[in-house]
Amino acid sequence: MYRITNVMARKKEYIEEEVIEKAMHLFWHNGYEATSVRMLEKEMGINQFSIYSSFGSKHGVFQESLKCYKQKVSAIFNKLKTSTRGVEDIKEFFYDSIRVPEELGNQKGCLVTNTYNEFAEKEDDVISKEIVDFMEGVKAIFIEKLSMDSSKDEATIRKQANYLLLAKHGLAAASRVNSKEELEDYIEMTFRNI
Amino acid sequence: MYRITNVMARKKEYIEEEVIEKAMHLFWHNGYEATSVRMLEKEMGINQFSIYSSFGSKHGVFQESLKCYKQKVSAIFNKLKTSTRGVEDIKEFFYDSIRVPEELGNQKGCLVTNTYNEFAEKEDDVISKEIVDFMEGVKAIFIEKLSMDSSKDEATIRKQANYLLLAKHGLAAASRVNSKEELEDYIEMTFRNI
DNA sequence: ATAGTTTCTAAGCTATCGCTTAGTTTTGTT
DNA sequence: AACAAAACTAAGCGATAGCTTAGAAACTAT
Repeated sequence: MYRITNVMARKKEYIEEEVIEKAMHLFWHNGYEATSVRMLEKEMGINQFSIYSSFGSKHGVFQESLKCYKQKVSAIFNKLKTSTRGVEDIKEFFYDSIRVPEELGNQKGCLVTNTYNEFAEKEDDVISKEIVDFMEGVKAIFIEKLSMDSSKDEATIRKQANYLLLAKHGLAAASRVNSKEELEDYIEMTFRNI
Repeated sequence: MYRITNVMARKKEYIEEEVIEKAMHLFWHNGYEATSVRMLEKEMGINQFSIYSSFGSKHGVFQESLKCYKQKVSAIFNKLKTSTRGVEDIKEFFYDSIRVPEELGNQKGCLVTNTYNEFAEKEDDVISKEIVDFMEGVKAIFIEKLSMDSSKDEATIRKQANYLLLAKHGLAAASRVNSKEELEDYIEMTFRNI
């Protein structure tokens, strides 16, 4: 991913997009720190040399994994952005958030939220800042949706957006352990006063 | 903490309760994995040998730290248990939850919740199970409080208790980064539909 | 003062961490 | 067939992880 070959030589025996997807699932399952380069080696099916020549560092593999994850879940974000029903879109987004990870075959919640939880404790971390920005983006969409109801004043919108963002965060954490029914109950309760 | 001395010899130059409190703050600040025994050594002000002879292992230090933490926050749990105003007690408990850590001089949320988040990814973990039990205990108290309102049916109580437990979880996570005002808004929003 | 017991300091143990390097194999060009 | 460039394998790098050990220091009982 770092250089473009212009001279013909031995060919790569793996496809970077494919091995990154495997890495993504491993990071998703174990978290960043608990995933060693040796584990990545096994899971991705390639040698450490190949990992480092393709992605530069463990951090690099993780960032590509995050990109991969974001791409996988981009559909539900596009749906959220393009729909125009207001609050109902956000609620649908919550339901999508517990459905899609299940379809991807991973019961470990949301990789972005998990990563945020893992890195939030460390100061000055690049990944943490990136994710905070990402979440601010989600909050901005929530505000936009809430603003479609003209009866709401600015202060209410701000409070509700904040509330929903934290609720989404809680939902992602909960989806690692709670049953689907409990998660659905939680979503219904969350939107009862919006 | 493991053995009782019955023969007189050289005296310990530290008090276990005191050094554990320092360890607790370090774990609280950095999380379990990111806290090394060398860091504990510095923070606790005692040698590694002393750490291991007093607490057996890093895990042992952490478990004692958790006990220490629980004792520090026991006041707000006792308040929650002994009050009899129903839902209002739970709300007060939420407010206490963001106030007490602040008073303890640590802005890193709730140690129990942080630990839960850190260990939830690993399977078969003793600490994780212990905390799940702890949270079930909290949920039981919520149910008790909610049941004081006789107009609520059992299904509603169950849903609301579940909702509040997840909301509490989200609040603890949020208190590491959000402002006090945002947290207060979140609490108010959470209890608007109970 | 000596013996016996415990705690102290400081060095070192093995295992694993992220990462690199040496040397072989595969490829396309000439 | 010879060569250059890139990717492969596998060994090994220094640093750090949790934990242990050897021996000096401090204490009480006799």
